[in-house]
Amino acid sequence: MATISDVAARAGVSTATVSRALNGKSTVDPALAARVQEAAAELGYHPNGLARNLRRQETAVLALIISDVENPFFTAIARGVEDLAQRSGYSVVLCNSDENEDKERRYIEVALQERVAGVVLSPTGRSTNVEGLRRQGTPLVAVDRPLQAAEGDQVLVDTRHAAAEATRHLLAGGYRRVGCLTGPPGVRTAEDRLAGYADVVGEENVLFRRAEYRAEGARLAALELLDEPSPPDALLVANSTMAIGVLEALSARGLRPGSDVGIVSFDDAPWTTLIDPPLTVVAQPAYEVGRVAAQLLLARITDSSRDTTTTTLEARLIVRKSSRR
Amino acid sequence: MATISDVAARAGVSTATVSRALNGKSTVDPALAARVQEAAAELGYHPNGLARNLRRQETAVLALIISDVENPFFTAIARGVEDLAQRSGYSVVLCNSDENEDKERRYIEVALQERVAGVVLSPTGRSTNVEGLRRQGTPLVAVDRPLQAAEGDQVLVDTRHAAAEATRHLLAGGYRRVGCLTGPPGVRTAEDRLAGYADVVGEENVLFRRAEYRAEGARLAALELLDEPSPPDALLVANSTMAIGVLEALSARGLRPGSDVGIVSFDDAPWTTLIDPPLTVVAQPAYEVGRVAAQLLLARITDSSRDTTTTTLEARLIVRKSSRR
DNA sequence: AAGCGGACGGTAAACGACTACCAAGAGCGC
DNA sequence: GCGCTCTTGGTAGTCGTTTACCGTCCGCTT
Repeated sequence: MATISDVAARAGVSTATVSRALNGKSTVDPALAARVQEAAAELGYHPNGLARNLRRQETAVLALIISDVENPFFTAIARGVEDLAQRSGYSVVLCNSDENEDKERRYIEVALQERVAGVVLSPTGRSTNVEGLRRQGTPLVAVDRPLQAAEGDQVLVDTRHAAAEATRHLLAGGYRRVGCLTGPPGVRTAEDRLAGYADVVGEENVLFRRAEYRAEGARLAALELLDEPSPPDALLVANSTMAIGVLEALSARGLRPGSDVGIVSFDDAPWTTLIDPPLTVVAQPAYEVGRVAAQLLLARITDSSRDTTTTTLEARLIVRKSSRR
Repeated sequence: MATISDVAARAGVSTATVSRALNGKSTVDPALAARVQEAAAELGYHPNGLARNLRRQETAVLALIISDVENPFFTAIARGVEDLAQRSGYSVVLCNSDENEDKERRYIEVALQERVAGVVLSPTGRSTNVEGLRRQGTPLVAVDRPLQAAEGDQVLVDTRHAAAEATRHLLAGGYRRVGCLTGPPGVRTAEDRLAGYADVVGEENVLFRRAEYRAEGARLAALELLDEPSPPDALLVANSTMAIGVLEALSARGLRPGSDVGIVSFDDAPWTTLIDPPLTVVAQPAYEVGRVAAQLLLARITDSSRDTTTTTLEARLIVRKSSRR
């Protein structure tokens, strides 16, 4: 594993010159520089990033900690973050916290120890520990879900409003008893979607179940709702992974989306237009969330004294046939 | 940003003692150790991983470089790698090369510079540059696609065989003219699936198109095939993202999967059972690929002299209704 | 010809942790 | 009381870079 001194020895110069020649910081005689380049190439020299970053006190790496790699919403965010970061010469490493607070803590710890330049985080839950980041002064942007103490920029989606709109849409379509399937307690997006729904149907008509943001739990929860004495004739579903479970449940009970049970789901997954009837969805601007988050993060990296901001993006209701009789 | 000397000063001991007390390597007087712990806690001390790794010459981080974060096949691999790595105390960072050789190169470079303990890579294409990794002696496991020179362990899926089986299944179902939609040239999985298909239909009956492993390209390619003078009455599709495009194309031409055009697609995406008719698929053991890859990588990290191995896992044909008339 | 300024490249000190080596002190047997 | 061992903790070197500082050399002006 070649080091800078090996290169220096081979080129017959000092390590300082090698560093200068390779980083082009200060002027080096072209002939000398060429000799250094050549020596480096011959040895297959790769600067040791650890040593470099240690010395420079900075890294060109951003960490993106998301709660579920298998959820298209989060991977779309990842794309957004990455596209923007790449353009500014930053690399992005993705960490999957899996909706698990321990894993999240571990990854925050890793980010802290590796001294990444900044962190984009979709907080798992209540007890998210960003204290360490704050103390170290590592810039942080929260996406999708807010942090309780506003200790950084945030990029959110106005999901409560969108849930309300979706519920109104179902009621306007002639459905009488709209139910809601939302995520686990304490997860802000789950609470917000439920709240938006409740805003419209009114407290006395609320009919809902909670489940993990996964298909299987949603399937069981949907079956429970359908087996109620007075079952819902329409459902608002809090994400596309859950929608899969819900559709399975409907099919198990011989019910058809739309004509029997109206369905609106969050997240415009690519398969939603393929099913029959196509799914009415609330499309969240996930890619845009990622882009904005990266922008804010980069801005804060260069100027840490900026005021912290909260950006709220709008979701968009896309009406298809699963919400019509 | 507290350093070890700050802690030492606060506890009134030397940095050596702090290091020992915090890492529990050598015996330290309990009372002293407690004082150190306390000082560290008060200062919110996080050891600088850069400095630590530089000294120790090792990192407990694995890099996983995949070609598409939005493809469920790769995210399932990621889960497998992560589950196993976590158990051994390693963290996994995910890098998205996006089927782009430049990005791939950059991320390999980052992995090299950050001196990660090992790399799991799904090589983008022909000119994948793993030379650097080899020179540095960084352990490497290739997944999904082989590396030309066998410079590391590999975990593959017997995709050619599976493609052949799927094609036979279509022919046995009464379809006469089976076409194939595969990935870009030079990508080994694309070539293998095409080859398995060709093995069965015979060179003279081969009818295929290539596209990026994305929905849109697949849609256009499928339309081309359907508009041929003598169009196929069945299609083998090389992944689930492409299947989305194919289904759109069928619907655009008013054709029904199964009865009009038989369809078998690679990858058992969660939505494949929701559509009508449910999609017949070749299920790849993606999670298992990730697990095995992580296992091999960890084994090689502890013993770099192991012989390199190639593991080939079997894919499984799941027959549903899109391949029956 | 002396003096001056600029360009170049070497020396050595950081960055922050770990650890080999050594010194001091305690406890013990003789 | 001497010397031995064992425990404990400090000193200082190391990992591989970057960079502040300084000396040297060259060419130019006055």
